[in-house]
Amino acid sequence: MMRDSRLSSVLHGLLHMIGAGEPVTSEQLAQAMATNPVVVRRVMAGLREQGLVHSEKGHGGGWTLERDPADITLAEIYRAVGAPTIVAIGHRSENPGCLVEQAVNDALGDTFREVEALFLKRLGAVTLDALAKDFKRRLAKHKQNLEDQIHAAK
Amino acid sequence: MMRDSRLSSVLHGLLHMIGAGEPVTSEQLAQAMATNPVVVRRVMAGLREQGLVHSEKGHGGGWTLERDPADITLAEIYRAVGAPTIVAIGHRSENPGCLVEQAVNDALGDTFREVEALFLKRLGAVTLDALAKDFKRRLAKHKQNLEDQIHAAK
DNA sequence: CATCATGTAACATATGAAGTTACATGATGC
DNA sequence: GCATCATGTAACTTCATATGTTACATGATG
Repeated sequence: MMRDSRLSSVLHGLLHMIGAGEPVTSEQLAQAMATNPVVVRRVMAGLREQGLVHSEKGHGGGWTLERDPADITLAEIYRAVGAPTIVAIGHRSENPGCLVEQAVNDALGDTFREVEALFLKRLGAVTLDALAKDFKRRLAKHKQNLEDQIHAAK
Repeated sequence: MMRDSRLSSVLHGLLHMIGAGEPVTSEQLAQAMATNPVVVRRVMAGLREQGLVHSEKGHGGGWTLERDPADITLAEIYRAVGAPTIVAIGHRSENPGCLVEQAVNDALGDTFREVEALFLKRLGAVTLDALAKDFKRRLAKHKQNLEDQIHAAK
């Protein structure tokens, strides 16, 4: 099954925006996200509607973060990109009259709901800021590794 | 997103088989599952490979359950139908060199794995027999309701 | 007013589940 | 033996949907 990567994609873009400090164009984001500017605008439009980001036209325009990253959870971002289907497995039909179907749907349906709840709970526990800090840690470690290699080569 | 309904579908078929007591043809199962005989064979083939069901050709042939329903969990059936993707949300790319991507994938990846583990755990806790008994309870209750209606109408 | 950037519609592509057709294989009953 | 029934499977079509692309309108900047 083709998996929806809008959340992953937009997070990538947001981290870039946090690091930038000035408006980032769709063109730049598209390059960072390895996609097309139109796709960027499409997915970012959802975030703008929720007041998470702001867009500006013309020279010096582009996308900026509208709220404090420490107050934005991944769950909120997930909803902003359209709250795509979480569980890729489903019923053959909803609202079935068949008793067999009801038994099956009940057994699976409870599991689906539980799984979705866990997913949202986990996303709700991570802020954009936490993600950005994690990235910075990786960056610092990466630089350290490079330096270590240089020293070792001396 | 179009959700994979093979698990739901095959459970429906298996409950029918349990009730039957004799080989059930793909044609009959297709009718019960509101689909096509070829689709039934396709999905049942996975169960046969795992030794869960048996198929017989010719007159009086069809599908029979090969193992005790009390020993078959929904998790096993899920794997037998090909272990389709559980989480409909994914990464833009696997094995990225980009550090931003790594941070994002790590944060989401942990959640995905947790969610999938919960899904399998829940399915592993339900046996086919439990599902069949649940159905029988519904059936009994349904019959009772019908009788009550008849008595009330007298 | 030329340029830059977003906004959006319309269309194209890709993937994968599900449905369908066609024919081969094998078992049963007469 | 052979007609019939049922599975086995390949090949194709259909459908939904995320993603990619093209084209053009709108609005801001210098």
